[in-house]
Amino acid sequence: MVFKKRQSHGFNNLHFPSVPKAPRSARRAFHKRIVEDSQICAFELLASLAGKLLQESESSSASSNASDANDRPAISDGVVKREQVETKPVKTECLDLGSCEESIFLPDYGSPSSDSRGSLNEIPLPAESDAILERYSTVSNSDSSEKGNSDVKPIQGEKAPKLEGVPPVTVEPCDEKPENGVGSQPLADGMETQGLILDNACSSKDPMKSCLRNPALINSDNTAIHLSHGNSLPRASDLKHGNGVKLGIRDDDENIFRFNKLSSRRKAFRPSSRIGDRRIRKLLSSKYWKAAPKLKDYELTRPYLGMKPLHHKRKLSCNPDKTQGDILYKRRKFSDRSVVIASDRGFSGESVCNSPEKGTSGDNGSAVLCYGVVKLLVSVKLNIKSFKIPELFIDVPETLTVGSLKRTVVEAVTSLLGGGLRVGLVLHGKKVRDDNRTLLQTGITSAESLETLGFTLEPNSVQAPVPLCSEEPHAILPCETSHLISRIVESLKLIDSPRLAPSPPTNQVDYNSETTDQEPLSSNADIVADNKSPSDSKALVAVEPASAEALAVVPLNQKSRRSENVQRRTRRPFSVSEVEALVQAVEELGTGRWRDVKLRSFDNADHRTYVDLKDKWKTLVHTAQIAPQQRRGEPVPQKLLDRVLAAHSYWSQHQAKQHTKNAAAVATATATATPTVLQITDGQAIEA
DNA sequence: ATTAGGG
DNA sequence: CCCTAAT
Repeated sequence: MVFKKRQSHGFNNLHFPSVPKAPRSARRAFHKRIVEDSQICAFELLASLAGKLLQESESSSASSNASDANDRPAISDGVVKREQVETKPVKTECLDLGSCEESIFLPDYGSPSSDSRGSLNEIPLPAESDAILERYSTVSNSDSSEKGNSDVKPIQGEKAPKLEGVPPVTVEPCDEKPENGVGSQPLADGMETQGLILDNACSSKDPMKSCLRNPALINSDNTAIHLSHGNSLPRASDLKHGNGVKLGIRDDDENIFRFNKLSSRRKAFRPSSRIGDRRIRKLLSSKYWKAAPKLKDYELTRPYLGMKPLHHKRKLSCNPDKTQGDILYKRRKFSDRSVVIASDRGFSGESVCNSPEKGTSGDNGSAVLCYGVVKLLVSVKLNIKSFKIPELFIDVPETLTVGSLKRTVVEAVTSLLGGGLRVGLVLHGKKVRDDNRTLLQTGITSAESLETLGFTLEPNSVQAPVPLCSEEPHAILPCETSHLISRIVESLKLIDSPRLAPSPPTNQVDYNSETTDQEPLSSNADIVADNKSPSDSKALVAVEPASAEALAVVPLNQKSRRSENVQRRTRRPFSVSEVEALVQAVEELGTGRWRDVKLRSFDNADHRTYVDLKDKWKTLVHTAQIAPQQRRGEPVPQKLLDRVLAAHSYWSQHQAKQHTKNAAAVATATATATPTVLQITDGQAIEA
């Protein structure tokens, strides 16, 4: 509900799926907590903090860099420059759990969720009291960090949840003393710089790695999503994504969203692997993970974990233990992009907090501080009337019902969103790509400017099932995003913190949207406001400060959690054509050879597993046996249902010899069998 | 990896 | 669709 509501605000015109399967109570609690936190305010504190940050920004950056330098050799700016420009500079750093633990707060941002599978639904428009909070964090020396902690902590008033990696935001709007751009601007600059530095540090750990990353940067163009980084997903490059992508929707409903396929080619060689997608999505199977690791940039993870880089020989492998590091890193990057990840806490606890290095960010004795700065800007009221969505090409048969068409469109959109959503900003007809600029700097302040301001929805990543709502989606590397999300999800499962329940992105679409018109965004609620609504704005980040107990408990629910964190596949009703194909196949192959059926008629439908086909057949048989009035969903032609019954009956009696018959023979047999069976359905009798 | 069934 | 058990 919460999400839905939020979404409705943000994307009023589109009814995005929401409803994470995951524990809502947990999230709700979290939200609540966040609200409270954020309301505890202390602008003054923030202000001072900001000032401090500003002052220390350079030194901090330098120090952070220095501290990281050990593991991550600096790289020339040129190498990462593009990234810096095109992607959002790292805005937050939370390298040390210990420090984070104490210096965090909560964000009003939402966390994505993982929904991830979750959905990083939270749109990062942090804002409380009309103030735009820009989260930022820095890495500082131990002394500064300590100081920072002391300063910050008090503000919290309560134990700050440790959201490692979550953009630590200190939000304390109480008096709402608008600081206005004055203080914020400078601050922003400082941060920006720092952010860049940090980013560099991270991305440049290894020149090679950085280079690998660059491809993804293309993303900034907001068009395509390149899954093919390096060699990780070789075939991915073949896939087209983004705005320029034509989504071919076939009447048979197969593979509607090609872009969702990560490795169609691979599958071509290994048909069976296709089936594995499900598992991959679901459990982030090793297959997937194995590919991911190839992205060298993942290696960058280590530094942040305070661990030494793995040996080369391990670089391309996907060792379980490495995974966490990767996750952490990814998460971090993610958060850097201002997307809050629900699992932060979990990560912290497991990856960082429990680590031996806990409390210290390294051997050098420097502690990493994780804190946020609030930038207060004059609020900008935005009334988003609509979003432009990427071009969508839908090809459906004329016989398709209107309802089906609607559903098809919904599916298309859902799929798009499921792959990650990015919001583009267009001002005066020009895309605003610099995510680091403030609205003020961008010129989004006056009423007139707002009139020329537009938002666009763009597919962000290819297979990340997690809908992302990121403030700075552009910065997220598609590939990374999906991987990251996956990892996050995975880690969540492992960690299993009840509070972290990642909210799986819900793919459920409100098909009745047209009838349940959301209230138009009549209010002037600005985006920020929308996102901050108390109950909704807070993300799924967990919340209670992770206590030792909590951490200790984590592992226990591991398994159960795991399942809860897994997003349920999006429902994809079989189209009539699919049913037709299924019936055809079953008539010829029988009911016990689903794999063959799959290969025969659904080889290209990655989203249809043989289990799905089996299930569908099961339901078809049932459907055929009940009264038409009791049937739901898109009506299946009686003719097909008759065939279903005929085939079902036939194969029920010919289980043993299904293998010897060739297709033709079977077909014939089926045909002949039908009459003998003689089924009466819906008043229609099949002639014997 | 598949198949079969229950949920 | 999901989950499991049994192959």
